[in-house]
Amino acid sequence: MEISNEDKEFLELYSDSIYEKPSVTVDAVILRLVDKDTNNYRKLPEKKLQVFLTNRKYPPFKDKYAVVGTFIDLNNELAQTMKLCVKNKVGLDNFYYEQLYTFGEKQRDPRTRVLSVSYMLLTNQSVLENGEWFDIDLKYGDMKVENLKNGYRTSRQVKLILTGKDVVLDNELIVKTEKRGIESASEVLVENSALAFDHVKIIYYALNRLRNKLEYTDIIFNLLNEKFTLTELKNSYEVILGEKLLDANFRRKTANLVLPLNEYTQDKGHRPSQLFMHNPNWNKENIV
Amino acid sequence: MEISNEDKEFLELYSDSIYEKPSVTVDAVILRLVDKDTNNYRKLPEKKLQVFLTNRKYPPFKDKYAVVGTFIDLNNELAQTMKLCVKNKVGLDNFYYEQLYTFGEKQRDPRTRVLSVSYMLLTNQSVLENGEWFDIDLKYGDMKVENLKNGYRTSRQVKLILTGKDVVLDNELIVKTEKRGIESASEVLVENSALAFDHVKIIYYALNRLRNKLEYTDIIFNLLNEKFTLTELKNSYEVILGEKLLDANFRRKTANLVLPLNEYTQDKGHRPSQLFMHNPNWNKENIV
DNA sequence: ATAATAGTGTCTTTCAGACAGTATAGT
DNA sequence: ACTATACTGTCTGAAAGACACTATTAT
Repeated sequence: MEISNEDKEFLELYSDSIYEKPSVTVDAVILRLVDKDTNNYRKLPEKKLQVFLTNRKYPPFKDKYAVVGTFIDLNNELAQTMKLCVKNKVGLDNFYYEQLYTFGEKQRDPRTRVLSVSYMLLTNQSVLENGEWFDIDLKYGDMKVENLKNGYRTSRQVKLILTGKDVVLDNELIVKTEKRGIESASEVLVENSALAFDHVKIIYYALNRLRNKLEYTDIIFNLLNEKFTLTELKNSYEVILGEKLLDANFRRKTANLVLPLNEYTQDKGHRPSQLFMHNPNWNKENIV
Repeated sequence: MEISNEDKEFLELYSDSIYEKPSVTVDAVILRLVDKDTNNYRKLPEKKLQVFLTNRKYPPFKDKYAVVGTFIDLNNELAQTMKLCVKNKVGLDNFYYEQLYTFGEKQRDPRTRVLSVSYMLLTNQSVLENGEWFDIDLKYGDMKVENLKNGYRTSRQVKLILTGKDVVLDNELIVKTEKRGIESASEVLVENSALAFDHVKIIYYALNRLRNKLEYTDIIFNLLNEKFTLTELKNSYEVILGEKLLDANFRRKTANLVLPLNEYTQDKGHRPSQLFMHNPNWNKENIV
């Protein structure tokens, strides 16, 4: 006898569940910005974006690097579980976070069906345990455009190169878009991964989210120290956006985003620079 | 003896899982735009935004209206399960969708721990089964702003009134934001719900997502017929954004988004209007 | 003095906002 | 002729882009 959908929903009441349940993890893409080393006493250090990865001690993907995560605890909220995991595993306590996406492909974990509710975390702290910071280098290949009768199809290779103390992890994604009339679809395929699971994809999603949010939020200040120079702020934008900005225009645009302090940098081998802090009242009047 | 985190991960290999698993549903907020009735033969119909809800036949929340959804099938992809559910339950087959958010609050389902991976669906089809279209009226209360030493706190009531054939469902949400230095948090609280579970909140998320995406994508065409007038397009934007737009400016801004056809409306009691279709090549050169 | 960053001024272009004014079918 | 919508033209001001120019420190 077949069980109808309705009966199934009814039965759900009495048994805990007649449906099979998936395992669920929360995964945290922890990002920071840090100064590159510089040898010239005059030159300011450039910034680089980094992601925190841990080396897996057990299968599956033993010895591969992965984003920090844990199976969820049914007695705790999702975000709470993620926070505890990050605190316990890597010693990070206060940070900005937002939910990113829920990954659930059938084959993403070889053991069993595992969903991953992923989060993007931003910090300006450096010393984290049980893992390592990897420099992020995101390189876009050429976009191939194929014209269709009523739309187009694009495809582009994206390389995500993660450089650690003594490893370089090369990853390749293919990003496809298809547009036919109003129908549109886009997918991100993992072509080549040096990381565990589909974690390349999760990191890629986080980087996209961060870049998009830079444009219309003040999210960047979660990656900076409390006090910073405008050049530092500009470099931070540039590194994440992957493009150079014009100084005068940048200062105009960010004027309302920051508050000037009566402090200046010293001993830099060039003109001192005024320090600024985030303006917590930015956009207060514009909240929807 | 306590089991360390590492041992737990190791054990995970051998048992299916030593962790308890949550139930997981996929839920679909189906939205459409439809013409309001009009009596004046000259006047064009206004548009209204609607959401498709089903009446629950069994507990929990028996007789309450809910968004379409189902428990997931471990042998199927999440989106695939959602698509099948929507096809089987409401007879809708081709539609735009995107993942919205994963809701997982401990108490959101009285039976047991249930996560909801929610989706936003857009359609221009009308005849759906096993449920009813509800007119959406989203009313924002006044924003209360409380100034803090290094930031601010805002709070505002939002009313989501859903009007069906013979029911009106009143729902109230409180949207809170807090900003202290770089720390920021925002939460949406369900104050008063006439719907099942936390579905008010899910619908609210979908409406926000739709409104935000209107500004920088061509998502709106998923809600329109293939051919439309510019006034129709403008009305559609206005209904979703909740504000009036200026005609001349609107035509300028949307010029690249549409393609003119050699067809015109007839029998409208006023000057005929040129018909347009979506320009599938809009933004083709700007894809990142 | 020099190198390197810090910071200002301004011309141009682009685009959003506002609004007046013209055009046209159906009754 | 009248009504309601369709569509165009243009003035204004805000903001983005480009770039030249001045200022200031440690060595």
